[in-house]
Parts: sequence; structure tokens; C-alpha cells
Amino acid sequence: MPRITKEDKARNRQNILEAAGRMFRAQGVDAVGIAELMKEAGLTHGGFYNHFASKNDLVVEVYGASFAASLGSLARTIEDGPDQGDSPLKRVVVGYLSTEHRDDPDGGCPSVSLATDAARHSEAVQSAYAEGVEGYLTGFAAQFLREAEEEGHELDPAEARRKAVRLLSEMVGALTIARAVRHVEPELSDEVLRAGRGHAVD
Amino acid sequence: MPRITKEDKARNRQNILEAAGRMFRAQGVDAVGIAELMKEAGLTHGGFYNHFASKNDLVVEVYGASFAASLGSLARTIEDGPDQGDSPLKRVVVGYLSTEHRDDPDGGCPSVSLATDAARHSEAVQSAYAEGVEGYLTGFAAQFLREAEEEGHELDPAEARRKAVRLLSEMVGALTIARAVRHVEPELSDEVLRAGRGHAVD
DNA sequence: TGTACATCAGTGAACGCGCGTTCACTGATGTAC
DNA sequence: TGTACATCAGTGAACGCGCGTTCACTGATGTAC
Repeated sequence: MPRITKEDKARNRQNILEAAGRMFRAQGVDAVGIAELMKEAGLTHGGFYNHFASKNDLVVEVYGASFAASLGSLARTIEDGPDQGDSPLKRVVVGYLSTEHRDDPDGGCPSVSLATDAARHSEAVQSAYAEGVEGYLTGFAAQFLREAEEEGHELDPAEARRKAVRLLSEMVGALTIARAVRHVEPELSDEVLRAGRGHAVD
Repeated sequence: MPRITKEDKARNRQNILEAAGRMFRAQGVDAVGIAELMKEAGLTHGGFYNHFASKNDLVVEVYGASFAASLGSLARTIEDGPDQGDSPLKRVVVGYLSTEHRDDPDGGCPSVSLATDAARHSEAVQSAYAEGVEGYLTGFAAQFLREAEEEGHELDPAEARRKAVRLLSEMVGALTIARAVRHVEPELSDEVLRAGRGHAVD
């Protein structure tokens, strides 16, 4: 049957990336094998090296893509708040710390599911992670300034940045804990999410 | 040379547990092999099964022990604040979000290093994790109430509990992010810790 | 446009490797008399 | 207390297994004329 069209090759590559994104977030980088991954992408495992030089290369690319997607969805949530009474940031936090997001790790924020993996993998992986974090912080801080201005408050940019860091920390921590205890202590898990959502009011 | 004294056997078992605690936190559960672990404990790898039925059994026991140790050190930090001006909780946060703690994952809090592992491992492992989290929350909430009383504030127990949850979330999130970006963005890593320490003032 | 040939994505078996676990063996300890 | 024997912690080779990676092979696509 081979060889394949250029377009087909590009589509196959894309399929591998998307399968990897989902599986890495759900099960962790180390728990996902090349064979399993390629099967999910509809290919046989030998062909992997026609697309990536190594598993580590794939991981780096997946981190970048995951954060890009996540930041994009963040930007959308902030922008298109039609006529709800809630502030955009409030909506971001409530969505992030929802039970739906907790229960769907393969669709979720890479900060949480990939953090421990990042700390233990190559520097290229960590750079992709750091870039994503920086993107979140920039977005949050800008939004804090915007909302302060709308309400007529004074807000020091350095203070907005600090608030952004603390908001992201609390979101990441709450989701991390909520996911870790979900199956054995569902009430504790819900409680952690609920308390975190309170930050939106702060 | 075998067989060995009962006391020697107990000491060997203890050595395995301690080596596992250090190595799991530093490298992650999956990255540590039985052979490597037993070597660290000064034994050959075949003997592992004289002490534990499986690697999973060891993991469960290590989680319990790690949290017990961590909670003990928390209690000590809260109690023996001799004559510093800082409140006990403030000292806990500052110590937790110090660069020393960030840079020494094998001596540190299991909430962070073991969270992702817990979410992906057996229910017994998750239970040990949940129990540890509950211990932290109880300790924090009690201390919030104590400090409020000392200062003559009114503090609803439910509100103290919420504050405890949010404090733990922020601590865990900040340390997670700080560790993930430490090697590639040291300044960002420091910034995250610094902002988190601000919580102590709140 | 049509033909001839090189390219290269996909296949699936095979590689070496390290994993968790099992096993036959050893010999000092613990126990029964 | 002394002797005889069963126990069992430690040893290190071996097990099957799945991993990341390599490889010879296939044959339709892409390219050169």
C-alpha cells in the first residue's frame, strides 16, 4: 500500500500528535508506549520514526502544542463573555476548577498533568512547560489590570503579576489534589474544587 | 552468610523503606527499579520479596510513612516557635516555599512529588495520599482557629477549613510549578515561590 | 503528456535492555528435645 | 545446657514481558527526461 501522499503523511503526523496529547495527559508520558500510541493513531509502531527522531522529540512537541491549545481556549474564555454578570477571570477559574475538568484529564490543562513529568524529563521539555506557564501568567496579569481599570481601581502592574502567579498556583494545586484523591475521597475532592472556586470572588 | 538475626531483618526492611521514600520523591515511583532500590539499601534485589509482597505494597507503605513524617515535621514547626514575631502558619509557609525545599525533593513534602503518581496508581496508594491531605487540612484549620482566637477575631470553623484548603492548594501548586521550571527558568521559579510566600501575610 | 526510476512512508519482525517477579540454593539462626 | 534439625533472609541467575529503537522490505508517489 505505501508509499503515501504528502497530505496523508501530514495527516498521519497530526494524528500521532493528537493521540499523544490525549494519552500523555491521561496516563503520563512514561506510561504511554510507542506501539500503543501508534495504534491509537491508526498506524503500526515501526513508522513512528518517519515522523519523530525519538520519543523525547515527540514529548517536546506535544508540550508545546498542548499549551498552545490551552492558552487559546483561555483567551477565548476571556474574550467572549457575552452578557453574563461574571468577570472573565471568574469564568476561567470556575471552568478550570469544575468537576468536568477534573474528570477529563485528557482534555485538560497541561500544567497539572504534565508538571511532574516535566520536572523529570529533558530540558527541552521543561522549556516548553515554562513557556506555557509564562503564557498563562501574562494572560492573567493583563486581565487583572483590565478589570481593575474597568472598576476604576488603581493596580500596580507588579501587583497584578503577583496576583496572577498566586491565582495560577492555587488553580494548579487545587486541581492536582482534587485529581489525586478523586476515586477514594470524592467528597474531599469536591471540597477542594469548591474552595478554590471561591478565589474567583476574592 | 544468611540467615540473619530478627533485628537485622527489621533493620533491612527499614533501610528499604527509607531508600524508597527518598528515591520515589526524587525520581518518581515508576522511575525507581527494585534492583536499584535494593542496592541503595545495601542488599541484592532478589531479597525484596522477603519484605514486601509486591512493588505496589511497598508504594502504599512508603506513602503512609512519608505523610506521617511530613505531618510530624509540620506539627513541630507549629509548636516550637520560640520567640519569633512570625505566626506558626507563616513559618510553615515560608519553610515550605523556600528554595531549599524546592531544591531537595527527596526530603520534601509528598503531596507534590507523589500527587501525579497517586492519581495513576492503585486505590490503596490514593487512600494513603488522601489521608495525608486530610491530616494537613485538619492541622492548618486548627491553627487558623487558634490564631484567630489569640487575636480576638471571630472565625467560623467552616471558614477556617476553607482557608486551610486554599492555603494547601496554593502551597502545592506553587511548589509544583517552581520545581517544574527550576532548571530552565530559575527566575520564574523564584518568582512563583516568592509570590506564594506572600500568602503567609494575607 | 508519457515513460523510467528513485524516493520514502508504512509494515511488522527483530534488536538489546531493564523491568517486576520467581526460583534453587546457602548457611546461620531459631526451636524442639 | 547441649545437640539435631527446621526455618527462612539473603544471594544471584533466570523468567517472561514490554519498552524504545532498528531494519529489510514493499510498492505507490514524486521527479527527471
